Amino acid sequence: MENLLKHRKIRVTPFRLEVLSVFNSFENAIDLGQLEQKLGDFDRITLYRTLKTFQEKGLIHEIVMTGEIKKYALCEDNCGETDHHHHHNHLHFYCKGCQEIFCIDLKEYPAIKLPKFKIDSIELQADGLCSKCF
Amino acid sequence: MENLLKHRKIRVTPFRLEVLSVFNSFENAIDLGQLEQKLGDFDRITLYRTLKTFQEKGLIHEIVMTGEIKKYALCEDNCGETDHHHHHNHLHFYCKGCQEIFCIDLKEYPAIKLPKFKIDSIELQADGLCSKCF
DNA sequence: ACTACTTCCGCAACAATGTTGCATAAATTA
DNA sequence: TAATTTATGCAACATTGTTGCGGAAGTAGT
Repeated sequence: MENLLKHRKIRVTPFRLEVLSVFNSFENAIDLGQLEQKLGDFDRITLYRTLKTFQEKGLIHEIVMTGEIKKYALCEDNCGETDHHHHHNHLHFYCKGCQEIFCIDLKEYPAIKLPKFKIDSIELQADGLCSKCF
Repeated sequence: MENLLKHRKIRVTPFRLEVLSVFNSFENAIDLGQLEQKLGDFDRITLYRTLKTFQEKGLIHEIVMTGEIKKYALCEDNCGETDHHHHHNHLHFYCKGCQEIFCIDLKEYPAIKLPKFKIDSIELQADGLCSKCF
């Protein structure tokens, strides 16, 4: 756990370890509410700053879906954080049944070409139902 | 202009016509700031409600990109508003140069299959540079 | 064009979410 | 362990969005 922070050049503090452990205790992306619920006693501002730091250092990424849905998920090791630019070739799937967001790795990422645009990165989002909610 | 509202079963009022005309005066998606700037004198709450109504009736759609970027754009006619579920097969492209968001129609929408998920809709977002900003 | 009905507007007050400044405390480096 | 850097926690503030409600305006029927 500590190494995970050190590896990303994030200073190790008790609170950060606690936040990280909450992330580890969930399988999928979590929102602020879930995070706050799991943290016993905490300072709201510190939490915001912690999340910001984690994002900047490439430990987590923010997932924003249309409809005011916003969650956070741990990044994979290969998710380079250089120049604040996360490359995950995975898709974010929102299940309308259980409201979970799944980060799904894709073998083949669709190749899109746009004549008049220089594409840096592509994000793919989908919604529907997960296997538990069929 | 009036017909555009009536067609979507939105009651015609001076303010709504004004908001609609602002949308028409821009080529691409616009944010709240741009909208407010163009509207001379207006009530903040009414504007929020107007945007909500326009969305619910399928006149505009909201575009949320990671990084707190949120804009609104007019829907195409074929963008069905049934069950609050917009189907546009277009991609949202964010230009890091001019900060514009372009709605780009795609001839071929990538076909994605996920073994354990039932997909209702897919959204595609990209960023990079537009032709003006190369 | 009058009436009845529905929806919208604008104000106030509130609620949620996120930020800044600053003094203190803790983590890292040497 | 001392020096340096960064994190924390508090207060205050800023932004963004919502709710309730009386009065105003749009719409439909006659």
